[in-house]
Amino acid sequence: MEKTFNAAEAEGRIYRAWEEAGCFRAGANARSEESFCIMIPPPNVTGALHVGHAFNNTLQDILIRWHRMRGFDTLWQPGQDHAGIATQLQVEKMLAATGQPGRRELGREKFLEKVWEWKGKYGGTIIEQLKRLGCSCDWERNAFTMAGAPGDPRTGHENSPNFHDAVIKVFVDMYNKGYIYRGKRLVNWDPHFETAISDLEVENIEVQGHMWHFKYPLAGGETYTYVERDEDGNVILEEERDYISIATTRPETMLGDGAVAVHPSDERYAPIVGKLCEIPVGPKEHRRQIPIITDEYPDPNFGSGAVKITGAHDFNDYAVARRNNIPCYRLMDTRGHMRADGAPYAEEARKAQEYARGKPFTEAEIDAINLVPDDLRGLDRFEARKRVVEQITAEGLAVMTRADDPRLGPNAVKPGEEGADALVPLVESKPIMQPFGDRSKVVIEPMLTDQWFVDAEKIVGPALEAVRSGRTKIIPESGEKTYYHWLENIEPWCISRQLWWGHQIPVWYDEDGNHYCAPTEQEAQAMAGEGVKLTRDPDVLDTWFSSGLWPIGTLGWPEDTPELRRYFPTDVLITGFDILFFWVARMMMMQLAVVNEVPFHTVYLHQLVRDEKGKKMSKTAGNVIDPLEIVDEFGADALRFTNTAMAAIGGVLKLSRERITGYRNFGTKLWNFARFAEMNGVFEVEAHDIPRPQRTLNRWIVGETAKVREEVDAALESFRFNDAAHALYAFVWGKVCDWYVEFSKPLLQGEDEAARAETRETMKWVLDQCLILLHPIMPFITEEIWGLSGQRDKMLIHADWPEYTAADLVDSAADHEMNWVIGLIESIRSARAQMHVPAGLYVPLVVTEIDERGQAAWDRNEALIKRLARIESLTRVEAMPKGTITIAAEGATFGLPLADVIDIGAEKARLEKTLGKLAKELGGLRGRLKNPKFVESAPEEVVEETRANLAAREEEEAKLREALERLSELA
RNA sequence: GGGUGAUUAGCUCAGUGGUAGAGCGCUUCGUUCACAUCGAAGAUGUCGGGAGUUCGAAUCUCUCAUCACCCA
Repeated sequence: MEKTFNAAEAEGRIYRAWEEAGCFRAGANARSEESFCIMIPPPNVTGALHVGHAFNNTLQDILIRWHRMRGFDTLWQPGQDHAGIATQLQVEKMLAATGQPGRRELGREKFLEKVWEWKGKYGGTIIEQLKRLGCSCDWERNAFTMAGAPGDPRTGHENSPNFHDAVIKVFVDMYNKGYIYRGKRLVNWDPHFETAISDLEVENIEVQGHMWHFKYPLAGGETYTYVERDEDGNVILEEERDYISIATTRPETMLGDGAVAVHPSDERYAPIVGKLCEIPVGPKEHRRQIPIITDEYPDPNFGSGAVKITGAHDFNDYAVARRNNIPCYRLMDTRGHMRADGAPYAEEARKAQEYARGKPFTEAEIDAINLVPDDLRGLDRFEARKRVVEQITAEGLAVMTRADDPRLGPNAVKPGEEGADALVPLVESKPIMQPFGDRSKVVIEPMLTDQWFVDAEKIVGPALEAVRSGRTKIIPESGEKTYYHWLENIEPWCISRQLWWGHQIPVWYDEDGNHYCAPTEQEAQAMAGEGVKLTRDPDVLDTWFSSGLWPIGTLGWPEDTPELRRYFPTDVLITGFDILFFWVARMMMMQLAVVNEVPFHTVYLHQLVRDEKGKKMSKTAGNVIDPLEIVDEFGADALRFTNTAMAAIGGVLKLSRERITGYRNFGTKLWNFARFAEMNGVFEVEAHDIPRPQRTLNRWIVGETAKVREEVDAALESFRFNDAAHALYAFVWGKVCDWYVEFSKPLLQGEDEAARAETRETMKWVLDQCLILLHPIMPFITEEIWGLSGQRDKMLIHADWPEYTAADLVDSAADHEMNWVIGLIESIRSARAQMHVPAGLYVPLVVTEIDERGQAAWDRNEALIKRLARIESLTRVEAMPKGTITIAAEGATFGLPLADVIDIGAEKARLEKTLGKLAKELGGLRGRLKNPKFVESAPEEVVEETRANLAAREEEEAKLREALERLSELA
């Protein structure tokens, strides 16, 4: 074997060998009927592997490899998501960069051809990256959420079930069941992509913003007495006003105001409720008047207590408008520009005025009205905002304040400075929450549009019930709370998108606006009647609608495939906390609605992978760790082991290069254990079943192996991946390499032929067990060593996972003896180091008393102890010679006669320190045992354990005291 | 404002009522025939503060503080 494992050279070669042998295929290595299936959370077809994917897929691969080795009929189903917005964006960018005609120029059909072409070329990127990580997905089944859609050339997902048909069928079924409807509602509108997006795709970010305060004059020059009181009811301000003061962060939306609302209990405005006020923008001669109404929504303690109601451009306002039958005037077009359609402003304002005075209206009539003044039409919303502010201020309708008002923020003049008492418009500078599109990064505009919705309330019941009853379990448990909270307050799900790349909605309209929902145009035509002219709804479905069907869709539903019968419901879903709502909850709802079955029995949620300081990785922060660079530098196994060790349930995930280095070193350690085995003829031993050796050392390590096998299984059973990793790390490094290998040297290199043979056989088995148990976490290095270390029937990936137990294999006598030996060696080493005995020097050891068991242990392990503790000889003495360092062991008192080298002071200090520690422990133990209530109420084994512990500590203390006394005599 | 969670060694974090742990880092020593990507030895803790329940609390309860995330 080479000196170290060459990951860069070996990984590709090993992966190809697995693939060529069909090791990942569904059912490969199955020895039982029991199935185990994981659906990969489909990465975006535009995606590149990031640390989150690396983490997430490592855990999936561990579970998959573990089950496959255990003989389950295993399927890890891979695939990609068509990612509507992101893909459309990528392709548009590509068209622009290569000087090709843009999307609109090409038209829908040609553009979609380009998208398919792009998908064929780049869509497989992430698959290749997952392979570098070692993911053992059944790639021949690679699925795609747009498979089977018109124009699909079937590149990269040749065997994918027809997802398109499944999606269309579900839409039609849900429509027919009344779960899907079309309606005009306020949705989040992305002005960049010109499409509706879901509220989950909106990021609310706090930005530095402004709050303007304006006066809305009362109609007809009316006035009222405005009275402000403090908490005790004392009047602090009383003045005659002819206006009501309104604050807003979006002045351009004032053009669409339908009312001003105040809280019903707000006495300040009671005199003017029901009157009209004037919106202070637009041409003076056509100024619109709107009613002052009461509603529970305004907070009397916030701002002026009065809120303008712009139903078409704000979610809270929309609710108020609906409650009070206030018209919702749409002000913007799809690009977020002020509307330029409709009649001249004068005419539109007149119409609106009639509605404000009580004329009945319909939604369509209101939507047709364009209340943007002629001079603002066509402007970008932010430019319009600037103009509106200027116009109002110029007219003197801005609320004024002193120039040193701190609310002005950075624009305020310092108190006492020149101009501090001047009056300026009150424009508060304050942080405000602003919605941004998570893909486009532009400010999202609430917009009143026609969209398709899933009436989620109607299908949420079974999804809630499934988790409440435990049919599906969410790990960590806190995820269940979050799940309930969201589902219990679920909103209608807007599923239409104004995009081209996606599943086009299977609905056709006739010329009268009636619609027909059917899987095909022919069927829609049949519904509409012959000769009726139909046009298809141009919108496509939200990508999450199709990925909501991922579990059944990838298995071939609606066809009754063998895979569907065998692997559905699937077993575990491993995904990020952040898509609990986006995806997990929706899969639950949809699978239950469509096939009346939960999609999986366990959901494992994990946190975002962050940098070593706990910061989110982002390009702008420059702290992004590229998993592929890590794989290049340290090997995939090191990254995988790090991810596994980080994976505490619910834990924060902080990735650092230091940790990765540490686990790369662990791989090297394992490698060198194998090299040692090779050099000692272990590779030549034929692999055996569980060995039943005679020598204590070998019996001991067999038992230790059984213990760690149980630990690993228990940890993986309960998704404590970190515990599995730590147990194996401690076993391989701390037990096998630190002790077993060292102890084996005298046996392997000694004269006793039987001992040598037995040790070789045991070591072979131990090495194999290490490889098997580590394989799910570190597949490459283990497979490589497996191949190098002997003739094998099967590759390690298909080796049988062991089932032996500690109860069968642990020999408690061997266990006790080896712990005694290890303890003795550690004590001697510690004493030597503290006495500054040269490391290489062999020294004599004496013993005053030693019981039978101790003597037997010594006799059996003399060679090991002498070698590892650097002992020259053991002599029985009556009393410790002067200047001897005492080593207390169970059943024996040893001494290192170091008169020449001994530093009495140092030795005294050493003993006193140890005694100090002992005294503390003894105090605690005695205190507890002296307490009658402890003896009464604590479980018997705890009391027993405490007693035994006390006895052992007391024995040790006595020996050390004796030693200390002898030392004092000497001094 | 609502919700969820966190606070344990210098750092990063495990630890669901019974002797406070790991990795990294640090100090000292060491090129003995698997491994310097290594070995040996060592130091380091009012388990965020306070109160309570209990024979016994890092762990359960309450409270305060600080921080993080999600949703408004």
